[in-house]
Amino acid sequence: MENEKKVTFDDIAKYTNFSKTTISRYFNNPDSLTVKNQDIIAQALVDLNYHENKLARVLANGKSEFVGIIVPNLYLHYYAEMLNQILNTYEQFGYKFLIFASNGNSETERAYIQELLAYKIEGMILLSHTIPSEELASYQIPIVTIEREDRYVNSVNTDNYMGAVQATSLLFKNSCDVLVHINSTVQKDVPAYGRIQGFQDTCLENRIPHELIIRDLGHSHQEIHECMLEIYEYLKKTYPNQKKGLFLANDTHANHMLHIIFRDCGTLPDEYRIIGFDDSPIAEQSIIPITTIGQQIGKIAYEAMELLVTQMNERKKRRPKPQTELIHKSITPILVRRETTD
Amino acid sequence: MENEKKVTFDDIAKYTNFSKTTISRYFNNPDSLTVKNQDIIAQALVDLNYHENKLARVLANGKSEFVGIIVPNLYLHYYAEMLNQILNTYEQFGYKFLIFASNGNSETERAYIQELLAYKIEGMILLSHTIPSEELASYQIPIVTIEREDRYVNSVNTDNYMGAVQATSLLFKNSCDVLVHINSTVQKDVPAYGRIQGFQDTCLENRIPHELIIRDLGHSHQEIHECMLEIYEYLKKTYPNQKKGLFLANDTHANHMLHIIFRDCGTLPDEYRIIGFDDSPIAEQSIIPITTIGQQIGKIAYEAMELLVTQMNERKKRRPKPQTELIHKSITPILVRRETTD
DNA sequence: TTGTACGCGTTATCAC
DNA sequence: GTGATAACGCGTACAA
Repeated sequence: MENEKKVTFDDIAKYTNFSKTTISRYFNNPDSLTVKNQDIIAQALVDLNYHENKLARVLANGKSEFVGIIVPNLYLHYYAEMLNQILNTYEQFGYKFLIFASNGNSETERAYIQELLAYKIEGMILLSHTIPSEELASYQIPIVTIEREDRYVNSVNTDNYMGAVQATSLLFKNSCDVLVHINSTVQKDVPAYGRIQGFQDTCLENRIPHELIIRDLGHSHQEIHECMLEIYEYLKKTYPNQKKGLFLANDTHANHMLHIIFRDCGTLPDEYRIIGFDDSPIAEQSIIPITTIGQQIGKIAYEAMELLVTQMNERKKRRPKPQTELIHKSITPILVRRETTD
Repeated sequence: MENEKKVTFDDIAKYTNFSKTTISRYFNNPDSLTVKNQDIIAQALVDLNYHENKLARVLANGKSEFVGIIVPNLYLHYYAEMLNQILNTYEQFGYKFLIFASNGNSETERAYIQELLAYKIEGMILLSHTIPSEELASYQIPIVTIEREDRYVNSVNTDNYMGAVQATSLLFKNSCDVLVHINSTVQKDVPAYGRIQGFQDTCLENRIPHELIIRDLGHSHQEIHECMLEIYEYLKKTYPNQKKGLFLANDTHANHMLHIIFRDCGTLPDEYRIIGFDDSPIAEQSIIPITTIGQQIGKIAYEAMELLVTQMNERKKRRPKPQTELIHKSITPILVRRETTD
């Protein structure tokens, strides 16, 4: 029953006998008004039931306070939780998030970026890995990537190498006779390659007998299970009566391997030690809670936003200095000891 | 090195000797131009490297094509996957999504809604349950809620009652001697209450011996585990030598219970049949794949958007007719048979 | 088929 | 401390 017309600064100005300018100042620089006049305007706001229009403000001052995000999907817990933590930075930085899920298609991803640009986002965070960083850099807008190839853009990544070192060292200390790292093919320029490198280096340095099993493990539950079964049979045959330390590429794989061993032996025998990566829920919820390398997702999200905000602020200055050097932040993961290691 | 100034319709107009209006038409109603002139403008666009500004368009025509979303969190797979599916409707409907995670705090949630309104969202989808639907309805903007109390707003929910009927019937057909439903306290006005009601009604109708165990099961992994352990001991003592059909409130709980039984017996004995709810990843990834009631998340998301789009379109008409009756859509879940039932 | 003139709601500039 | 006026980039009667 209230009049549906939206009330604007003009209406408030007329109602209070101030000018539009003063009303605008009330919002953006209240201290430049007398306290008395602030009260008058505050009262008018409620009398007229004013609601602000931030889009009009964007058109006028160019600051949208939008950040665009592209995730591959939200099915995997890692992406979901990362997005969650990014959203939580709203309290700190005040940026709003426009979000797309690319589902791994680079063409639609390009379309999404265009759409984001059309809505005047001030910066962008990418978790997807379909578009080369060189192309991303060409968009001339602040960008931070997370855990993907990042040669030409700023980024925040988990220190995968250190994570692998921690995992490998723990298995070594558990006095395993042979260490095995199981992973799928991963390009050398993506951060996750550090898991392989860290494992190898640590084994070599300490002269630990080890084996690297790299193969396409598939994606469906069924496929992964069959691959793991094969690998299990192989290990059993190849290293009989030896204590095997298994470092899996992620918790999902670790969970599969644990199940296979558990169903074969009725328990996890001392002959096997297992460690995963990610600290996803499955690690804690498995039949035996799995030791894992926990990525500090909250910290990664925060650092990414901070890095982005710095760039966005620089851009708002009268004479922004172009960034001269790329920044790659590295966040050390944390060893989460549970019951699949000693 | 290109000129940094953004090029506008004015620039294109001068470049092509058309008027701004014609340029605008090129985008919004291209068929009203001759094909030849379309080509001229198309060429000018690339010559000048034009980039559209959709915010300016919003200010002019009032249609933001923004939909606001508030989720409680993205830690739980259910919310993450629902958001995922909602994002995917972009291909169908073209609406962009502004997203907040409320973390269950109603005060910040209200602030988020204000922020969304300030950015001229055309509608809103709520998965959170902190604000009563009556208050939501007062915002005078198209709203659809998903799986929460919905007395005063449009909504899409899983048919929890039918889900429970399916679960209960299956356990009955598995010739269990006694059926048990384990759940935490749930208000009668939230959709999930149907799980309890459906269980009871089915048992009563078929004169099946049954028991309803309602108690606060806690939230941490540890808490849930301890509660389940207690319940297991109780069931073992109370129904010895009887085949027990266990219908758990969700897959996480089902997984806990399965583990407890499995570790006690070394397997899942015929004496126990288990069924969960949600078809979350844990159900498939458990030591024995768990039979569950699968919510059709993709369908729910689609129906929610469709319902919202209908309302938003109605609003854009010259004389919108106010909605007279609330719409509550109900999506039937699907029984996913796995190995914890016969 | 195309053009003119004004409006959308706010901020910035420069006066007073 | 406050006000007039011109942007910001695009859409839309209405006119031609």
